[in-house]
Amino acid sequence: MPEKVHTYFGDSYNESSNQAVKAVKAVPELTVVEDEGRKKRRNKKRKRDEATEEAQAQRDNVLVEKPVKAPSSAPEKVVTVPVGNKEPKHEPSTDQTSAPKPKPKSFADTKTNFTSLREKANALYELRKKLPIFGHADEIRQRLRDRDVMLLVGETGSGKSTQIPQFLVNEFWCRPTPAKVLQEDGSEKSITVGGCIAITQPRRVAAISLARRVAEEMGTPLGSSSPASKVGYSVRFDTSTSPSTRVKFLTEGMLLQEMLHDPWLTKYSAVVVDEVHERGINVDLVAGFLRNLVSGKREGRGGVPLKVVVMSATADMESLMGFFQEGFQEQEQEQQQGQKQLSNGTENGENGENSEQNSMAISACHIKGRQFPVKTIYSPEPVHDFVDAALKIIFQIHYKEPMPGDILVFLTGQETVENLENLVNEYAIGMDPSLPKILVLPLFAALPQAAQQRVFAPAPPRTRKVILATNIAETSVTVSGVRYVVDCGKAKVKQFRTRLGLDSLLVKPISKSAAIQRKGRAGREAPGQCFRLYTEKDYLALDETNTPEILRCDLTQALLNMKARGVDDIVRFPFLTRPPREALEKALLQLLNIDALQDDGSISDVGLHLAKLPLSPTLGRVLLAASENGYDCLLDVIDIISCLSVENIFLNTTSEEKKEAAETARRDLYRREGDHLTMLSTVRAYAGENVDRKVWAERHLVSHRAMQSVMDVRKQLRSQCRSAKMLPREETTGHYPDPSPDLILQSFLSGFATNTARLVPDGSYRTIVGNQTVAIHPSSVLFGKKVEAILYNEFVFTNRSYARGVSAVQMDWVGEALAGR
DNA sequence: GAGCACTGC
Repeated sequence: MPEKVHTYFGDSYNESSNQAVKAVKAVPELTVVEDEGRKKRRNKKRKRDEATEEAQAQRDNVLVEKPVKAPSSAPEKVVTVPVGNKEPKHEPSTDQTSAPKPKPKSFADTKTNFTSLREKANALYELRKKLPIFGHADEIRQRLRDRDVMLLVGETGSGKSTQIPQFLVNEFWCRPTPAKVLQEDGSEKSITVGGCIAITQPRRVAAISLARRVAEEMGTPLGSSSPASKVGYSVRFDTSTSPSTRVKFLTEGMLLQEMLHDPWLTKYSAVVVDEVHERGINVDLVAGFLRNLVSGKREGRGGVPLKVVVMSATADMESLMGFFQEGFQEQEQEQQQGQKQLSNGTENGENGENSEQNSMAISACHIKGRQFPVKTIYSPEPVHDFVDAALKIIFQIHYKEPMPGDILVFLTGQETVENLENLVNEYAIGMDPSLPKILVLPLFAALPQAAQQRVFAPAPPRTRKVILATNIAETSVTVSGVRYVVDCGKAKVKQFRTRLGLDSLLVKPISKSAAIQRKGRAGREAPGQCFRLYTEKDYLALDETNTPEILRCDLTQALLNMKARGVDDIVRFPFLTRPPREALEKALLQLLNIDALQDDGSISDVGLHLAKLPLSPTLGRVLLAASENGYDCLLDVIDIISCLSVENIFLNTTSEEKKEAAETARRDLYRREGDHLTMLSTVRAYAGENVDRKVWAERHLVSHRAMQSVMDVRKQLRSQCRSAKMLPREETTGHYPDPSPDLILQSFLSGFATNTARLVPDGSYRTIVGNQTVAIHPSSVLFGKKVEAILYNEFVFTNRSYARGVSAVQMDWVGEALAGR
């Protein structure tokens, strides 16, 4: 039996060690009683002059001109300002070092100046030494010399993401190693295995900013800027590595994609999987593949071991420990069966010297983070309206607590954010003028980029920032200056319902781990307070961790990836969390329907092709179908698919006037065939705009940011189609013939034959498979229209069932598409 | 009459 070794560094983490202070005292100066008028105003759909991207941008320009604190750099990750070249924000530690540092310069300026890189790295070394993890470097190295798998709990601020790769990169096992592998024809081939460390991240911005930081610390140029660069990154649309890359940050999806081409990860000596606690579906796949890799015979690596480090911010490591142990146990059993008991197994003690046994054991470490203490204050009784409760607490904090100290409020969605924004602004008008001012800043993903940036500008003098955010602020964005967190305890969660084949977006209680994460946002720069708008009893009843995405999403793509990796028996795949059988079966059926699998369940040529496309299997299938309808059809379908695989390209129009303006501005873009052809005409018009695309987008109330992504995807898909000989080698430019709507929509039906509905006599639509009622989403150009049958991209449930991304089709096309399977 | 957050050679 492999021996489990627990090692705890520092104090163990304990959420309840923070003194819980109960009872929220009412603020005498403020009574929040809603009058009738206000209630009406809130209940009505907000009529406030809705800020368009243009208007927001104008506001921003004013604000952005204020001096932004010169950023120093951060030992631990992050800053994920979604745009621009912002450097990482302050961590507590950097405040204490007064060593004057040169302002970070772009590597373009310094790429030949290795002396200055070295000087900078030397300066940064002093900061690295102060990180909680730094003193454990030798221990961590020793553990990985003895064993192949290490689990590491590193709390926020421990420095794990930047330091672990640097601790390991010069280890003997991290050198490129010559090896011989058996080829399919039975001959041996000499290859080089290892030499590089991969560190996976759930988000692109994190991968890039970590790579930049680690390059600075190591005194090496970043990525492809120099052939001598030792640190690089790889994310979609942006890979920056050099022949000398030893440390590579990449997104989880990118590693999966690499594994399709190199199943044994022969480039790597180690894979570090970071942020496992977020439990995106890609992490589950990576973990399963890695377990098979480390506990198998390593034949594809010529026997060279692969070291695996799994890192998480929360202490739930037992399941991971069991997960990897199970793999080793299975391997052991196989070995014992195979070779009839080699020795009379002297059971290994804690410090057993049998190296074979040791490399199979798993080591676990716990590194205390560096956070300031945050006091938790629970609501004394259950809260019914968290918007009102948040309003009270915001003013309570503002009246009682000293400046500085901004307030971050976690809400569920755009609607609650905007409601509370109005309420706070109304109350702030009547505030005692001797008090500091309040600046309310909304923050959610659909907000135009420029408006998001306002959150990062420091507050004007004598002003307290109140940031009203969705859970975008939980992981993706770090706002400095926050000392007070108000947590409503809820979030909108997307859940795929297998039986109905539909996505639901519902407000649900968050997990304890998310609550702790939210609370932590108050203690990044100074001691803070976290006001939970729920009782302690409610808190204790929350789930420990977030529901893993693999239990909440459509598994079609995940299964296709597994099949393409040669996992034939899905039931035997080591799932970190096993999805219900029904969900797996549904996904398999879907893959059969689009010809991605052969009848015996093994992957088909179509499936192999689909797995390599950066698209969902259904959209990929549409692409292949379109390629059979000629180059022109394929080019048009690529434009549409590009729109469908990014966020909404049309800006929301909440007010009546804006809506009318949008109607007028977009009139020349709308197509009566539906949303698909409307997207096509939009891409064509945008791509054909040679003067100023940004201005064009603003004029048409089209999201410029979304269109930039569309163009990235379009370019990627076109280039992939050219490599696959589906398009001619040269980029076709210039004039395109008029599209053929019938051919385009028929191509879509070959992937989406089951996403169709027909008009029934009562005027509503019923799905053709399942006979469920579905309404056309109000954002569709077909909203309110009646046609024989519709094809839709998405079936979602919010307040009711909606079809999104809708086009009109003929019933006999649908019949043909369904019969064709 | 409506928009939680991520991500892909």
